[in-house]
Amino acid sequence: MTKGKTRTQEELEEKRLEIAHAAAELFFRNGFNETSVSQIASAAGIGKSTLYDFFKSKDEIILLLLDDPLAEVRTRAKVIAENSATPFERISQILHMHMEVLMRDRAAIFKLFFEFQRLPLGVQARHEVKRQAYQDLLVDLINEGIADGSFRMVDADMVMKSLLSILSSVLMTRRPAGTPTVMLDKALDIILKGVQQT
Amino acid sequence: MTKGKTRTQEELEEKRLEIAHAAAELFFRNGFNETSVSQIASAAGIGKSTLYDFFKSKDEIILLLLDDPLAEVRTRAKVIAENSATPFERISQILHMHMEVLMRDRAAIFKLFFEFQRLPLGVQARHEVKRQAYQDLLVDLINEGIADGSFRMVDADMVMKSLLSILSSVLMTRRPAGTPTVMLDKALDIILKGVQQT
Amino acid sequence: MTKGKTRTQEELEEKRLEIAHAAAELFFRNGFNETSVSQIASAAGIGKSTLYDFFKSKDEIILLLLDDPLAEVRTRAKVIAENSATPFERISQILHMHMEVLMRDRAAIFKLFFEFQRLPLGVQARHEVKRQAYQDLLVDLINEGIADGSFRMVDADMVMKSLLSILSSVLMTRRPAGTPTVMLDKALDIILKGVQQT
Amino acid sequence: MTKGKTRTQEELEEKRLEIAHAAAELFFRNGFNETSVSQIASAAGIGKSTLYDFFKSKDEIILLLLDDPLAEVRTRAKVIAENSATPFERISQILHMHMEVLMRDRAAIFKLFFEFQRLPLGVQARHEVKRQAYQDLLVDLINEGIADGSFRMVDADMVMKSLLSILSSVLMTRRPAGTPTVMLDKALDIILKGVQQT
DNA sequence: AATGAATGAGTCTTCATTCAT
DNA sequence: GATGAATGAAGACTCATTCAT
Repeated sequence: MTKGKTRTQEELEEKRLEIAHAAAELFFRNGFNETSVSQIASAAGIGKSTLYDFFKSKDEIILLLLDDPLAEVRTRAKVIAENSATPFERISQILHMHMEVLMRDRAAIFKLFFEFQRLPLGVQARHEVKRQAYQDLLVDLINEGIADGSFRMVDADMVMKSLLSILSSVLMTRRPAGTPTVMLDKALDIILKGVQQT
Repeated sequence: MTKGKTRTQEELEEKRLEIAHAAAELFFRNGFNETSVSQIASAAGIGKSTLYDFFKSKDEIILLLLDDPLAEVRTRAKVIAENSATPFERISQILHMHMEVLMRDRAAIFKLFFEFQRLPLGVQARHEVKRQAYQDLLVDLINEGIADGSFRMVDADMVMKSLLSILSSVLMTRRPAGTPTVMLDKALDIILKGVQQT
Repeated sequence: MTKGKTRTQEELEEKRLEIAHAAAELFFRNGFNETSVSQIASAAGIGKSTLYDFFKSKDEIILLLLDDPLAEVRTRAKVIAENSATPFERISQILHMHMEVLMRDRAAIFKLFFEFQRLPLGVQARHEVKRQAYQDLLVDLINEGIADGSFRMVDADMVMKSLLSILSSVLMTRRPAGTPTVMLDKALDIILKGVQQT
Repeated sequence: MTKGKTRTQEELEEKRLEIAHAAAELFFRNGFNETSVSQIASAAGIGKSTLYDFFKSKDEIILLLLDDPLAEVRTRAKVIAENSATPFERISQILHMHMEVLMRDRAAIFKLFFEFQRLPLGVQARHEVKRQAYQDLLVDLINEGIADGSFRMVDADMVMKSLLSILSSVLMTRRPAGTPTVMLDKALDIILKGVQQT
């Protein structure tokens, strides 16, 4: 960064992401608590205190990493939710999109999902709020399906939980059986039609 | 502990579990890094350094917490797998038993599951083998259901993944909708019968 | 301190004072902000973190140093306030006692009074509360003198401020004119009878 | 500052004062260590590094704040000391003027007075000389009052100390009882007429 | 056998100061 | 002349682990 020249909003955001990505790599390899701010700064090629010009605290870095893809998922999910396909088709589209976003930086993001559990509770809570907005959107879609008769009278919240937990499971498995897309389709088929022979 | 009397192997193991369970409760509530050895010792009603007579390090406590319940789950699952109920009933029994075991430590094991990522890779591998043995048992059961015609031709591995990921999800949710048992039943119903109206 | 043996309340208090005195010396020479916790620990001959077994924070150390003599002054002032001398005589006795207490560790305490202004505001506030209780006692005495007709209708609060600020001034002057006791007596004479020829 | 135009000595001094006054306000409210150079710069409406064109270091700001008002007080006190009012009236005028000067920087100078202790001893000594010159002027006035019979035979030095310490006390109190002017008048009344009923 | 006092290494964070533009 | 981006040095504080009793 050129000294003495005020940073534009854009440059700032760009640098934030640059630092965050360097951090993600370290978080992925060593864990959040095990990664020191010094290490992040070195990895990002800046001084330790410069980092604090971009992030108020270490926590803010992981929040950016978690919030950023979620924001995209939510935005795109809203668009899909309003198209004219059947509820299940829309749900399917959303989950595939969701997976695609996460796949883009798969390793890092998902290791971070794991790490998430180990973050200070306050940080978890801040992220949780945003996550719930997205989850509610899915629940609404499922309820819509129940209302229009295409779904049974199931617990929409539980279905949402099942879908998202399966999505994680597909991406994180250590014994993958096919591409993530194929696996997700199988999982959606299971959720949709059930296991039982009718 | 009675002074001057050498601890038998059994007493030692018992005390190890007692300490580990006290620790699990704290890990669950506050996280691993956020729980200090002092807190564990005092929750277990022993002195801080006495703890080091039972565990070489704080990390060792996690290992016990991970291996121990899994061994029990596997043993009991094997018994259930061989009874005469329908495959799905047996699967349901196994998952309820699984949940019951995990609940004993207030779902701490699931949070620990995440801590697991930090352990030396060799240790992770050793644990993974045991886990897969249990998973295979479930897969076999599902295939049995397909073979006897009670299940559709689904991907058994995917079903197993779905079941276990939903189990985790039920135990870890921060917005529980009912008791874990009720939630698990709803989830099993969804997996079993699917969501779609038939 | 002998390891493994629980500290008695007495030992704890003794050690607290020992550490605080070591700290006072450093605060006196270098100032509060300029003295690091490491330095205090070294000076007290203990490890940095041991210090935190005795004081929750660096601030607590200076609070002990400030509160401790004040507590004595207050206690003894209460006793004096209830004797049968005239209000002014009692005030005079209190100020002399106050000075005597401060003189005992003069250099340290008074440098600390200076330092007090530079402490974090929260710390100042916590001490201020206790100081006010003592000040109120003096104000009451002065009002008693007004009530019984021995004093003019002066502003009791202002008189108290004058008395205490003069006390500080006497002890801190760089150009002393006689012993502190003599100076204090002169100051009390001025306050009592005024400067003006009647 | 107009670009491309060299600053005159005068403009430079003016700007120095402007910055110092902004700093004084912050020092008074938050303390010296608690006030960052950034805050001073932004309060003065300039860039952080521009500040370093006017002051070699943060400490230099204090020096200006200490020397500057004292010089003014001394100059103006000399003028007052030579007018024809009674000694006490002149003393009163001087103290009010003194207070007025200090108030201009919101009593910051008095908090700084304490910061003063941290400065290199040589610097302290240089400042002390100037301060004593002013104090001597007050002592002379008091002695004049004694000589002309309007004052009792009091210790002039002690009276001066009392007056100045009360002045500080009035400006620094955290429980002000009225405006500083009103408080100072009360204090002067006490010193002048004493507390005792005659 | 059991304890808790003691610790040093390491954490995040702040800030006066410099320097390229 | 004026700026603010960049930084290294330093600070308070925590905690898993050891060890004398």
